[in-house]
Amino acid sequence: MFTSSRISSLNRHMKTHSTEKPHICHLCLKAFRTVTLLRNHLNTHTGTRPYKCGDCDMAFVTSGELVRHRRYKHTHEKPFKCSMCKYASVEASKLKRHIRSHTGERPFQCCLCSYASKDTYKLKRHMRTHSGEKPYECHVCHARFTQSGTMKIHILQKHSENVPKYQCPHCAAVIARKSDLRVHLRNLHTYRDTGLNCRYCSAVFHERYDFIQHQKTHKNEKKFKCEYCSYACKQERHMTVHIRTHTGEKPFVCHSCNKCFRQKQLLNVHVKKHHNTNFIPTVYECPKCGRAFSRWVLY
DNA sequence: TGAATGAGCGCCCTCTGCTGGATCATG
DNA sequence: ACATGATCCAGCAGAGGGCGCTCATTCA
Repeated sequence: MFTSSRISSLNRHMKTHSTEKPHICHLCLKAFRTVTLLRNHLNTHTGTRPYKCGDCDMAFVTSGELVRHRRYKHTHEKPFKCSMCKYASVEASKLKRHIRSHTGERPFQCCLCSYASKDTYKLKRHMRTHSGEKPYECHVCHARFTQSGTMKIHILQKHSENVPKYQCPHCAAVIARKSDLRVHLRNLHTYRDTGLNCRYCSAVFHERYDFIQHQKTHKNEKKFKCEYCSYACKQERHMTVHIRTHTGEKPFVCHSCNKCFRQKQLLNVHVKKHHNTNFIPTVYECPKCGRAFSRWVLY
């Protein structure tokens, strides 16, 4: 309800209820109620910006725009305070938009899917997922993107020098993207309640990175140790043969001369050398040039 | 009465961070 | 050859900043 102590103000207010707009823009035929409104509108056509900022080169059509600009850029005055957090804004509409992040209200519903957004821009941006529109093009490789930020990252990572890298604070890993470092930290450096057990020893770890590093220490480990001497090896079968040097066991017997051997391989060499008719000579002679070789593979 | 003020709507932008498929190295 | 896991990468949404413009109200 409009009230005023002055009749002139009431009369002017009453005009707001009228649809009469006698002031016409000669450039676009748009109609305005007052001369001032028409003048401001004309300034948008002519580019006239009478309100100049004293602290920078910006200039505006209306004084209100200048005031708002100064708040954003120079005075940082933010009169609209959120009652639920520390957020404050220059404009009431921004506070209204911010409040939706507390209430979860999503007034802008997509007509093609269940998505709803908190502001019009996000809905418009979302609609590109239905239309397939990719308005942003990389000037180097002409790849196209749905969002400008995605293209910016693409150019930075693919076409720029001195690409920033993100060093993991817990290990030597250097990762290209901040969000991927977060994934790295989550996967490798997050404490797990259920411990990871080493498959080679009794060690237990609660971080995957520590677990993997520990497992590597077993990689070249000679875990089979001789109980009689300092000999150690990676494979159990090697240890079995080695143990025979201490026990004197020689289970492989030559059926031609009864000579005994610790390893089957040694018996095979003996048989080939002394009893086999297909005995392989130690010298291979080239039939063309006469050159001699000690092994077949060299020949 | 014109100018100033402030509210309101709209548009576009940037920064940020998560997600899941692709790719690659390793066991 | 295959499985697994780490990293790369584009897609996408959340949040907020800044300006263009209009219009009702207040001030001088």
